[in-house]
Amino acid sequence: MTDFRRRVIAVVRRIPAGRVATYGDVAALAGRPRAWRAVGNIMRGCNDPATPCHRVIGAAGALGGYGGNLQLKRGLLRAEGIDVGVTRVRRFHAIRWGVKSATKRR
DNA sequence: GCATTGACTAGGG
DNA sequence: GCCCTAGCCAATG
Repeated sequence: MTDFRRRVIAVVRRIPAGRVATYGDVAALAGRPRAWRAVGNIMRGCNDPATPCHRVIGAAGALGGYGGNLQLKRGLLRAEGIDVGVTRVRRFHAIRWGVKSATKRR
């Protein structure tokens, strides 16, 4: 468990239920705005049950992966009150979390 | 330690 | 709005 990895996990755990964050947002909050790729990589191997990886989705509202249990991820998100479409989240901007506080610069 | 990969993102067609 | 290309970071082989 590297420092960056645990930091990313901490950020993911900060995501409130019913809200979602993009990989970019998580990376920014973790201190590495340019490491969204690595964030995805970390999520891929996240074995931590306390880490709601399903609340981390793509910038366009795409669910991403979840290792083949993508429909499970959809179910979890829907269970939290999030309207999820077939391939992406609906009302994405409304449920997105962390962007305003992140102050991401480009 | 180098090379490849991947739950990504932004831009152009 | 979807498909392809280029760039970036950490993890893994």
